[in-house]
Amino acid sequence: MEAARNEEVLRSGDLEIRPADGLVLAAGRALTFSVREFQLLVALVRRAGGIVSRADLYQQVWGAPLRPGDRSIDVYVHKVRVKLETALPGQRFIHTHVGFGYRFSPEPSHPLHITKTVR
Amino acid sequence: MEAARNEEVLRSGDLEIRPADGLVLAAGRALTFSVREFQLLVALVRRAGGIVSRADLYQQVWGAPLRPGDRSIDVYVHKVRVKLETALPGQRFIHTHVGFGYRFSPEPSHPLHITKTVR
DNA sequence: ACCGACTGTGAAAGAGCCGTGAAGGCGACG
DNA sequence: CGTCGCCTTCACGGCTCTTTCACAGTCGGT
Repeated sequence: MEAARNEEVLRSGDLEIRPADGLVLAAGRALTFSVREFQLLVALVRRAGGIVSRADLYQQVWGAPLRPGDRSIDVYVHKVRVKLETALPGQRFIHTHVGFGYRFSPEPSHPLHITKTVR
Repeated sequence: MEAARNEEVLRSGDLEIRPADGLVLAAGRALTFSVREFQLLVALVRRAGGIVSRADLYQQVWGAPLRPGDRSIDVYVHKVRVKLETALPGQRFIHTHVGFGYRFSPEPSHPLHITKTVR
């Protein structure tokens, strides 16, 4: 019988994440994430709906305390956002809470606020 | 009628693999694989859709822990890729996930290339 | 509206990982 | 003995990842 390996699966909206396999599926299709990108996403999704502070994120993903002035988190949040929103347009996943941190939650992009309609 | 011995058959897209017979059929035609090549392919296909780490692959195919600096896996992945993509052009089978490992999944060579959206 | 702090984002440099052709060793076979 | 296929290792080059900068855009309080 097969070893019952770690089968933890995180789901949120059209996203499926398998932390043990380093795999992210968007509506069934596999996405390509680097190690850091993946760890960052996992750290956020594990606390989906809640705000994760930068210090927390850095500690979890980089394994060291966040140094003042370090912008790595911003850069990686951006990369992950681009990949997710490219794969699943019309949705937003990572929300900024200025001064507090980031929050993961799949939501439609701008529900009632459609910018100019062209005709 | 044939004895129902080990009849395990793996199918994925146009590929059919019979681990017990060492046989690979691509769209019905038999391909020639060496032992290592075949075992590598089987290890990947058995976890089709999931990422298999280099350490895992090496352990399964070579039967020993992966030594740092060993590039055998890269070389064999390349050989298997060439054989599969020669037999079934226009498809890609083994995908690299840098830092994680390899993933088997038949996919068209060049999916939709999203051209930049101008606004 | 203004200012200081915080965040978004493109780019660049260095390090590391991977793709790939080629060479050498080894055993099988004629 | 010569050839052939298989396996491993090497070497070079290219591509990816990570970090850091620089500048632009946002936010919050006054």
